[in-house]
Amino acid sequence: MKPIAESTVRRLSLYLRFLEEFEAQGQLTISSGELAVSRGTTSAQVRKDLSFFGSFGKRGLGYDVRDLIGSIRQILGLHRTWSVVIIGAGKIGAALAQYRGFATRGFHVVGIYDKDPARIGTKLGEITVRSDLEIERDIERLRPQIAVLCVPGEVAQAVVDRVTDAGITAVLNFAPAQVQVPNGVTMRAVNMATELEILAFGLSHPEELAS
Amino acid sequence: MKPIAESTVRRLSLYLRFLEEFEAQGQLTISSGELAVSRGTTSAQVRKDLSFFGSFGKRGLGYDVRDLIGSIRQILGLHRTWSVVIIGAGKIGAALAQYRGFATRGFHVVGIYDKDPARIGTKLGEITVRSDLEIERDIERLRPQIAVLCVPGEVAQAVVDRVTDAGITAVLNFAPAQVQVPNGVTMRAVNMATELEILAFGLSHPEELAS
DNA sequence: GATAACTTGTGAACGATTTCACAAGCCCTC
DNA sequence: GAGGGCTTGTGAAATCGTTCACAAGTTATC
Ligand SMILES: NC(=O)c1ccc[n+]([C@@H]2O[C@H](COP(=O)([O-])OP(=O)(O)OC[C@H]3O[C@@H](n4cnc5c(N)ncnc54)[C@H](O)[C@@H]3O)[C@@H](O)[C@H]2O)c1
Ligand SMILES: NC(=O)c1ccc[n+]([C@@H]2O[C@H](COP(=O)([O-])OP(=O)(O)OC[C@H]3O[C@@H](n4cnc5c(N)ncnc54)[C@H](O)[C@@H]3O)[C@@H](O)[C@H]2O)c1
Repeated sequence: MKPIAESTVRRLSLYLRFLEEFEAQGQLTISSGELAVSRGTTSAQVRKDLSFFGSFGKRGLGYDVRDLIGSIRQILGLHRTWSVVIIGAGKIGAALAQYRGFATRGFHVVGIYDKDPARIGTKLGEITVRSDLEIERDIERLRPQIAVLCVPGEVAQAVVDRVTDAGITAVLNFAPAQVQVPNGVTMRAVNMATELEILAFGLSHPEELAS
Repeated sequence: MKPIAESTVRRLSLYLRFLEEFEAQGQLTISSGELAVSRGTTSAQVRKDLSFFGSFGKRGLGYDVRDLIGSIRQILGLHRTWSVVIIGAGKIGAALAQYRGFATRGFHVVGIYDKDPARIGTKLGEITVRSDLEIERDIERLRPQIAVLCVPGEVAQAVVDRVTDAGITAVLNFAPAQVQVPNGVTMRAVNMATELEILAFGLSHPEELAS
């Protein structure tokens, strides 16, 4: 299979969200055009995105909503559950640990860790904060695939080294720090300050930011 | 000026972060190559990004760290402060309201609003949660430029309509909902479930996600 | 002031992604 | 079962973003 652009995967995730809304409204079938206008893209883009993975529609009719939901889930790897550990039970870590939007998509938070004794033992929704000393043991025991990093930037690299050594193969990093991961580990960074800065750029340069 | 790609703006924000670290370490001058390796890009990319806005370096020598920080701040619109309101004082809104990474970059949270009476009057760090009924009056009085949306997806569109009607011109949306904004308003969405799903795709299809 | 060692700024080449455009397929009606 | 009206799937074209490659400028050294 040829390499898939990240932009394609991101759109598939959005299509899935929309399809679920259409399904909830009882719509049985949908055309690439309907799927496109709801999101800000074109029908050709929708069809091209799907075409990388196969042929899911019926010419003249469109896509069966329920089938396409199943197909996109399969493509994205959401037909199974994924286990997630959160490192850092501060403000953002606590918010994420209690975020229901993860569980409903098959991402189960199996552990949250902090090194501050005041936080260890605290309950966040269903789950209890554990000591960071237990990170390695728990990762080896529970075999989570994904680590979400919510620690201060200064310790981000050290923490990533620990979790990847213990067997984590994907990292979502909220710390505003550039961290290196070993080969075979995927990493994504969410930098909220950067998002605000892109807005500020747009406000400062009307009409100049390619949308 | 020709339209600037979002990828360029995003990298400028990262260059700025790195330059600040280099400045803190007392480094006076830096080459495009040094700036590139720290981040995962190339020296040509760094120079090209900067070249859209002018010429900031000295051939043979590189860039003056302090000057370049000033230039990038100017480009991004960070030479001034921006006022931000947060709508929704739930878990994520509360975390963002207390996030110091915004203030240090010139984004001042001037108000946070909720419609839940139990939350109104609560203190989050320096700032007190106010009633959502005061959103319009405050926006007209304080003239913030940016609204950060931390409300449930079902009400996101209604809230965006309210804040843009009141004069907000940029929106950062954390709700997993596709919302429409009027012409002249910029919007960005941060969708954490999508980020996890991109990781899941990568885990499910090793070697197939173009990096 | 000539030479060497660097580094920038930038057209041009390249590669990737999006858009276009249309043949092929499906459903419905007559 | 033929025709009309839709819609998909996909090569080809167009657009957009990144990388290459090099002339030109700077500093240091002799
Ligand atoms: N608060 C936000 O809204 C927000 C937004 C974007 C990014 N971030 C980033 O997310 C990170 C966390 O932010 P926060 O606001 O939650 O900060 P916080 O101080 O509330 O939480 C950080 C937590 O990490 C813990 N910690 C420190 N070192 C650790 C270690 N080695 N192992 C385990 N836990 C450790 C601390 O004890 C603390 O509880 C920071 O890098 C911040 O820049 C925060
Ligand atoms: N918690 C997370 O980590 C997280 C992560 C990503 C995205 N999100 C999204 O962010 C949004 C908020 O999530 P949360 O976890 O903070 O939920 P939450 O329920 O803790 O907070 C939502 C808050 O919005 C308030 N609200 C509802 N309607 C309002 C209105 N019309 N005006 C003002 N306030 C109103 C509610 O009273 C509540 O306090 C949701 O859309 C969620 O999907 C949350």
